[in-house]
Amino acid sequence: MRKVAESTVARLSVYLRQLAELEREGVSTVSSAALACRAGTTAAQVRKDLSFFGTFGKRGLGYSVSELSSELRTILGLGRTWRVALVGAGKIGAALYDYQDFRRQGFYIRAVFDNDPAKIGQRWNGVEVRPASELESVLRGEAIDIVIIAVPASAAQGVVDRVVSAGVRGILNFAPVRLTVPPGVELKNVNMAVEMEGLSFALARR
Amino acid sequence: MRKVAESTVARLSVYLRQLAELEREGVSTVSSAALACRAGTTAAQVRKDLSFFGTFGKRGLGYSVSELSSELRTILGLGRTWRVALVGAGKIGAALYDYQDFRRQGFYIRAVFDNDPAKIGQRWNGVEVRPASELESVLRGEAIDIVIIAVPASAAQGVVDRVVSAGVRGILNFAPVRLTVPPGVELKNVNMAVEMEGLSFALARR
DNA sequence: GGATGTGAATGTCTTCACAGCT
DNA sequence: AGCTGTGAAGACATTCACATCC
Repeated sequence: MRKVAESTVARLSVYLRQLAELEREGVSTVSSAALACRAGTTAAQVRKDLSFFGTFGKRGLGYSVSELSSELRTILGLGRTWRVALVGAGKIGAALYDYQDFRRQGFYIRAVFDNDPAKIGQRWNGVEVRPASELESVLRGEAIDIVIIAVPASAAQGVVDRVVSAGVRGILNFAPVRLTVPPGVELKNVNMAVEMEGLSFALARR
Repeated sequence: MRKVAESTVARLSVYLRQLAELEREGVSTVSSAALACRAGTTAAQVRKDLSFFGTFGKRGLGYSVSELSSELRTILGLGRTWRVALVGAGKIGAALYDYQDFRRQGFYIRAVFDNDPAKIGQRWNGVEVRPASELESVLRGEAIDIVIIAVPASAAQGVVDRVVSAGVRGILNFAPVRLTVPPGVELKNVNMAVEMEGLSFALARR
C-alpha cells in the first residue's frame, strides 16, 4: 500500500467531490465509467486508482456512492479534524480564511498570525490575530497540524523555518517562491504565476 | 518543437523566477547544476527541459543568466502583454486583483465583473466593476485573452460557457469544481481543497 | 449481461552517461 | 578540465483487455 503517485491522490480528491455531488443528487450507485466521465478521466484510471487501496465495487453493479465516499474520506485522512494555522492576514489570508470548503472537509483554522499592528488583536470569527512573535508558542499550544503560508515571498522561508522548528509537518504555501523543508515535512505549493504562465505558453504557440 | 509536457512548462516558470533572483544578486552565469539546486530539481532535468526549445548554454561554462531569462520569457509567451478579466469580485477576486506578480509578468487585468449590486460601479484602481450582464460585450470590446474565474462553484460552469462563447481561449479557474471546455480552450485549475487533501493524505499515513 | 479488478502492454517522463564543444 | 546537449536506459503512469464475479 506504499508508494502512491501524487497524481493518484489528486484524482481521489476529485472523485470524492464528484461523489458528494452524486449524493446530493440522490444517486446511490455509480460505475467507474460514469465517475470517470464526471471527473474528467477514464474508467480504467478510476479502477486502477482505487485498486491501490482495496476493492470497493461490486462486479456487474458498480460502486455504492455513500460507501465509496466514506472509504475515500478515510484514505485521504479526512476521518478526523485537522488543526490549521494561517500565517499572513492580508488579502490572500482573508480570502483563505473565508474559504468554507476547508471547514467542510475538517480543516479548522485555529490561529491567525500577522505582523501588522493594525491587524493584531482583530477577531476573525472569534479567532484572534496574533503577532508573529507568538508563532512557535501558539503552534505548539494549539497542537497545529498544518500551516498555510500567505506572507510575501521574501518572508516565507523564515516563517517556514520557524514553523518546522515548532514541529509542524504539513505546509501549504501560497507565496510565489521555492521553499525548502527538511525530509519528513510535507510541502505543497499553490502558485498562480506558474499557472498563468502555463496559459500564456499554450496560447502563444498557435 | 511540438508536444511539451505540462510539467516541463511548469518548471520553466520556476527557472525563470530563479533567474530573476540571480539577476538581482548580480550573478551573470549559472550552470544547470546550480539552477537545478535552486529550482528543486536535477541538472539533467534542467538541460532536458531546455533542449526542447533550443540550445542556450555554452559548454564548459553554463548559461548566461540574462540571455536564458530572456529566452524563457519568449518561450513562455511573456514577450507581450496579456489582457485579463476577473469574474467574481469577492474575497478571492480581490486578493487576485491585488496580486502584483501578475502585472510584473505582463498580465493586465482590464475588466472585473460581479453580480452584487453593492460592488457594481466600484472602481478598483481605475477598473470599474461591471455587472455580469455585460460579460460578452466587454470581453469582446476589450479583446480579453484570459479570464480568471473566482465565482462560487455553482455559478462557474455557466460563466465559463459564456466566456468561451465570447471567444476567450484561456481560463484560470479558482472555483472548486470540475469545468468542461471545448477543445481549443486552455483551462487551468487552482484547487486548494485538492492540495489540502494531499497534505492530509501524506500526514495520515505515518 | 454488466462492471469490476488486475497483469501485461503501451506510452510518457526522468535519469544516466558520455560524446562533443569551449 | 568543465559543462552542455542528447540518445539510450530506466522508472513511472496510463491504457488495454480479459478473466472473474455479482
